[in-house]
Amino acid sequence: MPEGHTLHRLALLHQRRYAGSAVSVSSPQGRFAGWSTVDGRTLESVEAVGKHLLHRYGPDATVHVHLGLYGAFTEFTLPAPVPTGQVRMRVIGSKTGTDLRGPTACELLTEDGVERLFARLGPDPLRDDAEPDRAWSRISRSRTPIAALLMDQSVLAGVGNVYRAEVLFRHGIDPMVAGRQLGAERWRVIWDDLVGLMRAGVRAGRIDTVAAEHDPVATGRAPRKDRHGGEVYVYRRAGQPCLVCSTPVASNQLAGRTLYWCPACQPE
DNA sequence: GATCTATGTAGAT
DNA sequence: TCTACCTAGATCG
Repeated sequence: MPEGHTLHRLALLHQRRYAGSAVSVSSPQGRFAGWSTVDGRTLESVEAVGKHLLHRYGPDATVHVHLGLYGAFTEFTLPAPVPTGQVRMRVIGSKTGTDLRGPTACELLTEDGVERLFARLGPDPLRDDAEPDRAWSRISRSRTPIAALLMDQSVLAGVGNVYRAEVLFRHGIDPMVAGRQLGAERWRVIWDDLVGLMRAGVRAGRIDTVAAEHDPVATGRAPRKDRHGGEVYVYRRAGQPCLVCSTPVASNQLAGRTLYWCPACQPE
């Protein structure tokens, strides 16, 4: 379930569980050749940037993981079970271990590679060192719809299809409005809201975006459990009534991804 | 059991 | 703009 909040949550977990002492690293499936370079070494620190996770072992060796659409870590307590399925990387600490399956990327980077990764990413709302003006300088000059810009990791790092749809809904913004037409004021509102929503996502381990006043349970409507695990206004709710105005939620393909919005609450 | 879909990205066209 | 990649849960029969 990987948008940026998932990776930052994993970074906190892995930092707590594995950083500061030697770990055993392996690749039961065999597709992560870099395991032998870090096996038995001390994991110095773990951090996330956008949807990327970095296990830092030293200047010569950082394990870079990108979960893609399907990748996932699972935890186990020692003694370690026999690996089942396609385990790309297994990390074992003093009390627990974790298996990585199905990632888009699991590779060893040197410091140069890490710098190149940071260089191609826009500001991450979940990082204290983020500079939202870097994103605004791109957005304010672009004819591309804001819905596409929010998903562009070189503009903004960590936002995915759920946060994109939800943040635009929460501020009544037409997804197709061009970046240059957005205005600095609305950009600031989007950024600040993403910071709050994504921090809450890190804490909760799921994406919740619905205000209490619109919550279908709290307002007496039938309980609902969204498929991604949290409560949302429009994501994956095409054809269902908008939680605010009851207009059917619309959907469309934009740059290969499904976009969701309420035509009444987010007018042109 | 088969099929569909997905919170993502890189690379080809 | 399209396809490939990779896994798992939901849905269909």
